[in-house]
Amino acid sequence: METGSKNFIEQIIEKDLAEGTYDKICTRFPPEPNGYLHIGHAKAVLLNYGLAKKYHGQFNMRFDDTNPTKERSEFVESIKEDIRWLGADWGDHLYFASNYFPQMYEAAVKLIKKGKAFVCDLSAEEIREYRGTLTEPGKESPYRDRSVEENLDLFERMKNGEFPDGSKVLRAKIDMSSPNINMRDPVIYRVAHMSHQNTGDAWCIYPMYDFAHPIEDAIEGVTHSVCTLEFEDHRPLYDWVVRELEYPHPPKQIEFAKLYLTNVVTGKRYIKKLVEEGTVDGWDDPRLVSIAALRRRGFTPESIQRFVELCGVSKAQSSVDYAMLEYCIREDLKLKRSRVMAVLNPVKLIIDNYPEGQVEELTVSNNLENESLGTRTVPFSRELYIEREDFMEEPPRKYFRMFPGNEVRLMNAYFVKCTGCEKDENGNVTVVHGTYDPDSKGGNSPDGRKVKGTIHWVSAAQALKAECRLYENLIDESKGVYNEDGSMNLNPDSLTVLKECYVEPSLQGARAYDSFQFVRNGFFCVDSHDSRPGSLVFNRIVSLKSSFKLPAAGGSDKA
RNA sequence: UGGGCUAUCGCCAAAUGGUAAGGCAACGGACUCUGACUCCGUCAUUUCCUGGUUCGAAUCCAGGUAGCCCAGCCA
Repeated sequence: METGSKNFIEQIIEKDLAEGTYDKICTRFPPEPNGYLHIGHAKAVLLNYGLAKKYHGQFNMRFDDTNPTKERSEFVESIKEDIRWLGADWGDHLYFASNYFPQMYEAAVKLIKKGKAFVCDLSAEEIREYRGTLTEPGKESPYRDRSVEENLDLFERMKNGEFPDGSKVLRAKIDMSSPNINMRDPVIYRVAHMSHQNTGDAWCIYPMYDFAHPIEDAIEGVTHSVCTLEFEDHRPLYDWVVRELEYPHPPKQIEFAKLYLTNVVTGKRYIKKLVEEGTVDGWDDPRLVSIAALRRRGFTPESIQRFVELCGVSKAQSSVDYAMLEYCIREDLKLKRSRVMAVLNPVKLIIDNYPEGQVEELTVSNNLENESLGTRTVPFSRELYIEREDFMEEPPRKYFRMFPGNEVRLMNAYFVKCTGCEKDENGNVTVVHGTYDPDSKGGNSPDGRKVKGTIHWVSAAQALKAECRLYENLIDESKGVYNEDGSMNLNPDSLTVLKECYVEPSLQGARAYDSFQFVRNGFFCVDSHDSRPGSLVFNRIVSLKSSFKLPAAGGSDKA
């Protein structure tokens, strides 16, 4: 099921390998530990890891922790966990950009000595003013022509903590009139008297991304530095740093389009907002698409790997249909997990001719399409719960579930003929009645007669009471995810529907992340957060497709 | 109206001058111990537009149009 064709990055790599530009490739995933990973990161991780694996190269895990104001060690741990779970294996290659601070400092000194960097005393506001605009060139800093000696002295004193935050920066000396704003003497080192999650108080100056990143790649021997499209404009600067520092085997930066998904909130910033405002319960709220949320929801690593593979890689900004993700998890689970019966919206069914007090243990297949999953037993008795929608007193055309006079199959059990129902004073059905055919045990009648409908059920006395969370979409699909002002179109009806339901007793003791296919109700995963004794809470992973639609009320019953 | 990038079916995405893959979705039909699954079938005479080069253009050229990114001492 491979796509067969090669994406543009693979083509670049194959060319580099063929021409001997590199003997062996090395890729990396370089997150900043400032939040949790989401589905978009999964694409970057899996892409980089996949490339290294495919071309027998090396994959590095590297934390790009050059800005202590935003980073926390808590995130380092969660990111490692998520990446491991996704299946990307970095082996011994776990790195921290902050461990290269000494080399980066030396690199900066080298630039100063070459006359390619200078210490600038302009304030942040002044630097912005001097930078010019998108359409007008900038002008040079008055500190641009300081001598090498003075720059060396000042930079060392910056390192030694002699200057307060914001008072001085080190800038690359490139071109203030460049049409590419990144080349207008970019800041490469700033002063920040702050404790770093990895290096503690060892440093009070920290390198900027544009300076640090190419150095990190070069030090580690990364060959193909794959990143997202917004860094395209930074590539000339990346190349400048690598060239001026005279690295022997310069890495190359390659950009690809980020993964966007329809109708969900991607983007760390927005997820963070939802979490902080309490719109969702936390970073792993199953309505989000963070890796932790998907895991808690019941998505498997395999399904996400497959999804990323199906999405492909290109430079065209795009938004993948959420249905594709659903397809991937359905596809992954349908043969791997048991198909069990659970009634989400119960109504009682009494089989009047079944002996009172009798309980039969029926042996049923866990998954008819996968014998290796074995069998289990399910109790059957006189009083059952069936799905409320599986009974209609006055059925529309082509409805072949329960209605008075109709015979259906109780899945894996018996044929049952519906004889009627009881209703309360409001006309709501309270009990459905039927009679069974004792000869049809197992679900087939020896006389060969067929039934059109099969429905699922659980035995009322033995069934386990459970809770099912059916997640509503957080986003109002009709309006798109974001507005121009940066606000989100939250679905006003968005809520987690928590349903009391009944499931087979075989699910007793199911553990967190166990997942099941509930016949006709979709795929569910045992929630990892609810540990009340005896409680069983399921999160819906994804629904099944259902093509039977009740005819619209008001009747299109002509013909 | 500076620079960079992108444009192929409703959504992703191949095609590298030789006559538009594939997947998702959708829609038919068959099958079915659920109407799911599975299976079979349909779904771009045309690649943002307009010209040009060529025996031949999604691919090359010229000119438009639209979308995304950039003016952090963030990454």
